[in-house]
Amino acid sequence: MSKTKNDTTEDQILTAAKNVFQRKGMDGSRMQEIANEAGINKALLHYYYRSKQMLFEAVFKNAFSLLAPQLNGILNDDSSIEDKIRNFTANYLTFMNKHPYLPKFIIHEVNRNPEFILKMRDKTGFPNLDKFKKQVAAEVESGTIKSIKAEQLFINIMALNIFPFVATPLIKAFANINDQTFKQLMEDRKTEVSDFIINSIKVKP
Amino acid sequence: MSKTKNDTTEDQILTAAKNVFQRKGMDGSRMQEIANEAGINKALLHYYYRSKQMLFEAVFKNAFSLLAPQLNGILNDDSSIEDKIRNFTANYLTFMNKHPYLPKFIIHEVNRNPEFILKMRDKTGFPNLDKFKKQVAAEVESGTIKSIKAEQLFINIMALNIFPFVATPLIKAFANINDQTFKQLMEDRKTEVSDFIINSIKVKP
DNA sequence: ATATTTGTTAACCAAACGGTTAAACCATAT
DNA sequence: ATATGGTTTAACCGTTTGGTTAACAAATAT
Repeated sequence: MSKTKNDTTEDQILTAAKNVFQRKGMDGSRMQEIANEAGINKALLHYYYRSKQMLFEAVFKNAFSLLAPQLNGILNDDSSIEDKIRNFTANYLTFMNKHPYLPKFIIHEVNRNPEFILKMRDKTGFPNLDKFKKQVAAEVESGTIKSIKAEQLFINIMALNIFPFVATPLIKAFANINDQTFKQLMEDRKTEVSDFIINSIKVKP
Repeated sequence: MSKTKNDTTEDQILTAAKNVFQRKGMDGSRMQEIANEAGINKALLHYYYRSKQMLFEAVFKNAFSLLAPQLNGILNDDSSIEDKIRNFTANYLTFMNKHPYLPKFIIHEVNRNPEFILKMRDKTGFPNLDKFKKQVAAEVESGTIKSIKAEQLFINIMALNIFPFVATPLIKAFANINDQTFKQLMEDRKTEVSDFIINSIKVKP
């Protein structure tokens, strides 16, 4: 049974580390637990990745490089603001189903160590608002959408899409709903959220 | 120099524990660091609160009991939906300036241990959507606001207000802005957010 | 075939951790 | 003055933790 690609020990470790780190965070994770999840000896973790910190950074960079394209989709493509919002909102749920712990993980770790994001900043593909700002200004100018700052619109889009997946247990408790009802609510948000945003900013004839 | 109220050792410990736990989370906090911040011996922590877990729960319950009234304000008072949204949005920033780590802290810890919120549930004052649901349904019926589920509106209000304070470092990095610009953006959101929501749901004549 | 490099493990280590203990301190009552 | 009971501390303890070591196994090169 030879090891195919993405089944090397190094990848097994990275996958196990991803699972543990994203569930429990850097501080709550134990090297032994990662080794167990990977089904290998703890010393092997240090053989491939020198320290807990370095293994963590590998996981974090991977996670971040998954999120960045999602945001760049809304910031740097050429469709209209309205289309961008509809697309992003519709796609985000699918993305969340694939990576349920990702936003919580990134947000918590970036709060824990804000300097950490500076390391990402230089990399190509780091989300940037420049193009989006021009586009919003242009559509405000042309009268397609109401006056709004691009930064505020961007924050609102992120908030409405991401927040429910970060605060899931709170929302479930307050709304007093079970897993299935929550899932249905999120499914509804695929259109609910984009309608909500567009309703607010679109100029009606 | 006698100890006035709220300056007892027990309170000093609770304050120190709040500072450390809310900054670093349960897993990232050390009893020694809390003792240092309180300026006392580590054994005293165990004298007043038996264990790290119990000290943490005291801090968490305190934090939660600060957040709950904020939410109940929007759920259980008698003003119109529009007034509630404007009030909540305007007040939330002031609340955040007083307790900058609170939402991050609660969200992260509730995610770490979702069963934890069940302990809070029974308590009086636990936020509940029942009244808000009726009110939204009534205003939809009467034609004041467009058709929307109370749960979705509640999620949207929470998301737009809370998210920026949970994802601050990310937003700053993406928008490429400094502390002062960010603070100004948040200040603007006092009216920006309520306008945004009301614009979306209000039926215009 | 055999030497050499690469991968893997059990056993180990020092530091850090949450928690305990026993003695000292200090205000107050007797 | 001194006994009392709550408060505070330094020193200590057992366990857990990230990390290392030295030996072993399995490929790979010669």
